[in-house]
Amino acid sequence: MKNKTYSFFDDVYEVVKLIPCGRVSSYGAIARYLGTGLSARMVGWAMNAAHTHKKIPAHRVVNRNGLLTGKHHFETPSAMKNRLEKEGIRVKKDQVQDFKNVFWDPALELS
DNA sequence: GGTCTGACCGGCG
DNA sequence: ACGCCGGCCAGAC
Repeated sequence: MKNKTYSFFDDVYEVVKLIPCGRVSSYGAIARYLGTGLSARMVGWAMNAAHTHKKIPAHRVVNRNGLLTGKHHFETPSAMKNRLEKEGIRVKKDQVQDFKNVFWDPALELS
């Protein structure tokens, strides 16, 4: 923690990678778990770099509305929905069905 | 070295 | 109920 080598980006990657199959999380939830709180925007920013640099299941990360806001940033707009449905998550028009049911809160599960 | 933007969230009018 | 605004951090021009 003292070392600055520790980047908050890495934290996001870790948490996102910890998201179980068939579950989705929200930017705000991750941000809060990391302690960033209001900096939920940065989580999405980290995701952008993450999916480009590392293999991060960014498709399991949606906004608090359960809307696939970042689907447009994927290789293909339908890639996100396709993957989610493949994992058993029902997605309707870029919106996760039963969002609260499949929602996975790190601060709640990992605490 | 300063400025702007960005896959968000929460509060207020 | 809907729309607008401010806030936080980090990277890119």
